[in-house]
Amino acid sequence: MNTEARRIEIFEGLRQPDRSGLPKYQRLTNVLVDGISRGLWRPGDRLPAEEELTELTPYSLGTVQRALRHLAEQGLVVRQHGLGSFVAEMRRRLQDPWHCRFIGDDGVSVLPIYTKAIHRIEVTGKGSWTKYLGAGSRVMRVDRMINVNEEFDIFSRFYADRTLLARLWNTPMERLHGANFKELITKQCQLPITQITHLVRVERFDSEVCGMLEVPKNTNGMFMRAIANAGHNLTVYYQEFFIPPNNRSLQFLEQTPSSPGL
Amino acid sequence: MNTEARRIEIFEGLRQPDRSGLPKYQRLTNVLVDGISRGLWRPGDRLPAEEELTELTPYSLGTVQRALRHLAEQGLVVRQHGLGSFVAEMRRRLQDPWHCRFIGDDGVSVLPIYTKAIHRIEVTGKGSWTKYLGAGSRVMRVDRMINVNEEFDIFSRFYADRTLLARLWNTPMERLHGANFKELITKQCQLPITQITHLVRVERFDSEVCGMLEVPKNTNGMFMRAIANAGHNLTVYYQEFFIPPNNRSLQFLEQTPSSPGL
DNA sequence: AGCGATTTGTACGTATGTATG
DNA sequence: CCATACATACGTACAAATCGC
Repeated sequence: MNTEARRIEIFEGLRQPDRSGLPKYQRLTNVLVDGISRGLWRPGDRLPAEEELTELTPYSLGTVQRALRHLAEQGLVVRQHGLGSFVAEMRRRLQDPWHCRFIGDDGVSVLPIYTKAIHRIEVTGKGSWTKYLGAGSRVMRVDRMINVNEEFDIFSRFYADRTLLARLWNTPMERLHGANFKELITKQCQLPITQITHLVRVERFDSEVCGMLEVPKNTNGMFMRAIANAGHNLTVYYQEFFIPPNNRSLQFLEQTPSSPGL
Repeated sequence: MNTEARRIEIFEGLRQPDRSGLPKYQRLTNVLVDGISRGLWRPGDRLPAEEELTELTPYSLGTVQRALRHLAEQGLVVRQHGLGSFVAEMRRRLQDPWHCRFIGDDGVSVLPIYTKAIHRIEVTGKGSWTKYLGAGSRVMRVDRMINVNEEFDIFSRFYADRTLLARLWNTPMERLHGANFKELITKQCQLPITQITHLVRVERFDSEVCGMLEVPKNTNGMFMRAIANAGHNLTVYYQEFFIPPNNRSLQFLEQTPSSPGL
């Protein structure tokens, strides 16, 4: 079946009576996110016009507009007056490595990192990832070692939905060596990552982690978690970093969102 | 003039022809923010009902609702079905302190912080601040203790140009107690802070810091620096935080700016 | 430069649903 | 049950931006 037909088909569900109890603009929002994440519309593609959507769906213009506006506020869609609504490009204005931005002596440059994938498994049941990825989903975990500027190593656990990042699950392990996960994700996942949250604390590493990092047992180090979101609700991946003591500083950059009005 | 009369009066401007070119829902949003910031409605107060606002203003229900919804999304207003729209409590809309965002057990809420200014001096010569504030400027330093959720204390050194933040230099020390520096700076300094950089590392605290924090000598803790910029070049302030070991996580948020320019 | 077609942006007025007290 | 007040939704109208002819 061609893409155009599948695009039209995706709205059919909205004609069924509502089982979820969600408002209509939410249901439409979800359908559009679903279509984008399934690659029906790729970054840069134009979504159906508002008027068109009022025909494809049983919804009114106001409802359609609210859904689109909502997606635009979340950064998943870019709307252009007189032109149309487009799936946001994934070109990242987030800084270059998303995580592990260690700063060099000059206080400006970002130290290079080299990654090595160790192994990849499916995890089940509950765990630290459940909170972010949900309990019902099929979650994979990729363990990696990340070397920073040939100075020290970081141990990292990467969690994501196996189906959402199917290509990452299927890519041969050999090709994950040295691969930039950021690139893999942006290229192979349709969803633009619009928000990343980092959580940082000082923690005593357990023996497994200490073993991986080759540091003495009970070493205190930095424990960092990263949650990458597309829109406000969907978590694309969740990642843990175990950073041993070192004399480099991690950088976090926050820009005050230009508030329209107010 | 009593408050009620002033509350009604504040909407009068909306009847004048629009000079700003802003959409109506924005103008109403601005008027409400203005009223709140001037104390016409204090935290916890109920705003006029939607229907009431359609009478107080020349706007329709949809427009009024959009303004209120917008304010609710920003966290300035809390809307309760069947009850009314209320000005958010201070702690709630003191949205995310810029620094020291420690996350509560629920993984979402930001723990409250209480600050106490200890002393304020002018610093000369070179120091850790020079790199960011320049060598030639007259720099003040304000030392503070920051209590997080009554659980632990952070020691902080705040550096800024004495002339740029003249009011902060002149404000009596008593009034700095408990003051939110963010508010002081945004209100009293005309410069909008557009970017904040955080640098984080694990460090062994020196004896002075350990003394302030009342932790054993040579304690390893988190050392955080924050650089607040207006525009790209100008540093408004530079701040150091000494965070003792604790079991809370610090949050850093990075958002891809919603691209209007494309 | 102008004009029409397309498309988003704002706004109105109305109707109905639903939570609260 | 009722009044109040927010929440959703509809259909319509017009304004404003963009593009192609």
